[in-house]
Amino acid sequence: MPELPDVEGFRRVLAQHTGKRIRRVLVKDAGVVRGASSRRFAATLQGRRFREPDRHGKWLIARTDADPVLLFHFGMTGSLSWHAPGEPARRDERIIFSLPKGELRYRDLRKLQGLRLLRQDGLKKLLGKLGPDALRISQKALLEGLAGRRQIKAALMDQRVIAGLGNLLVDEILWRARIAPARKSNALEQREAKAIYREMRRVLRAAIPTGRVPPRPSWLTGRRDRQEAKCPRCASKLRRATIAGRTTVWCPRCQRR
DNA sequence: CGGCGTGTTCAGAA
DNA sequence: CTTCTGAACACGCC
Repeated sequence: MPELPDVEGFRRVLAQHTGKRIRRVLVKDAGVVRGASSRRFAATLQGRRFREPDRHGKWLIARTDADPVLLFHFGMTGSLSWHAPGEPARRDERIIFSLPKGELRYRDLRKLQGLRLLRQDGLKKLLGKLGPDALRISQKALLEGLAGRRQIKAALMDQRVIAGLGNLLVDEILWRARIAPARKSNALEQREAKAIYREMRRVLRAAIPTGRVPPRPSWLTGRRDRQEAKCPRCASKLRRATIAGRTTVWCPRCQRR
């Protein structure tokens, strides 16, 4: 699932527990801890207090009262949720942070990413590779990021250009802005590029309270899984193809060329 | 058994 | 240097 709206939801889950002390860290699957042994990972975090968490793109930055910083990346199947003590465990729960009165559980089926501890210089290096966060980027910065003659879909998916957009969000934004995903980003008219910026903000604002890209029938996302899917706007048959290496859905009538 | 997928990274090629 | 492709990671679903 996780794109910006999902990760922002996980950030809010964690923010509920700002100031609480981590009593115990249970690493149930060492495969999701990157760059440290389970033992060192747990020992480093136990006893620390969570501070207000931050987010950049799809990274959740869980600061505590000491270094190093705990980073979460949710890959395609990760999540973070709060559970009362003693709630039955699930098999894909990989890491459990015990806090007073309950626990935070990091769940991840496919384990494509995971958790890591970074010192300040490591965090700087990581963030330095990412473009501005999609919620905070200026229109000017986005337009500059669209230089180069790549497909617009590839440019918006590139975390070095803008951080936080994934496959579903990009398809949704391009559909609303009426731009075909294979258009060259540097061949867009000014008003088209501005439409992308505007629709991106609208989609994000609507998606964040839901904590996901909502599969509403009035959204492209609500149709993309169905075969013979129809455009919610014009009822044309939606097209499906691999663009920029990912499954892409668009309306050939609304999104010309 | 084969193909697919809301993500990232890397090698290799053009 | 830029851009693109395919593979790899891991695992359930169809």
